[in-house]
Amino acid sequence: MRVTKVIKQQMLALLEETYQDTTTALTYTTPFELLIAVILSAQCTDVRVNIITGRMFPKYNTPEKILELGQSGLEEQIRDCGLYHSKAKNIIATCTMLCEQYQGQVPDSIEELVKLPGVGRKTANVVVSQLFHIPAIAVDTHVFRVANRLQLAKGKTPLEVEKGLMKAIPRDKWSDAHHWLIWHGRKVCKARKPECTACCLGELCPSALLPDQQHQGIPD
DNA sequence: CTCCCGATAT
DNA sequence: ATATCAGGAG
Repeated sequence: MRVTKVIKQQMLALLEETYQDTTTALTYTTPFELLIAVILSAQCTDVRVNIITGRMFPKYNTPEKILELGQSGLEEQIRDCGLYHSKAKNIIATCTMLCEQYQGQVPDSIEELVKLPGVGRKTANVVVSQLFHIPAIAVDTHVFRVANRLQLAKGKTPLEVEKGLMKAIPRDKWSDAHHWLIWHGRKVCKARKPECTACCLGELCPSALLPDQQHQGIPD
């Protein structure tokens, strides 16, 4: 069945009502801490990132202090979150750039942020949205999956989905909607076993599984 | 497209 | 055993 604009608006209204109090799950106290936490979050749960940053940030929470750790020292700190060699290399290169070109400050535009090693469009969108209150929709694995399943936006790449969502959602709710979709993806519309019977969208979802289908295939 | 990668859920 | 987790670089 075809998902009309009205259906999309109804689904968004229900998501807003259900997830109105959600925000980032990453713990941070400064712009730099958020930037590092988001870089670490690639292919890793936010829970594990918080464990790592919780023991690292009290001692190492500025570009200068991270650089003092060195490659192997940083790897030791972040090893548990996976992809640790690349992440450590990128974070060190990013800290060097922040010190040499940005006076140790986190840049406030997507164009500048994506110049930093380890920072792609998704991370840049999270940072500008969360730190500088610029409307943006960061498309991570959850947003990508949920947007396609609900057919709020269809696309084969994160950028295609981002553009589709920006058309379907009013600009002043872009940043909030990003969080609605993330939390829905984490708690209900999960990758392996979506809990369609517990979903606030009910029949509105074009991919909804019937109760007797819940145990089998994923509708992607 | 492949590669990077440990921890967790299923 | 295998899929998945706030992706990005080559």
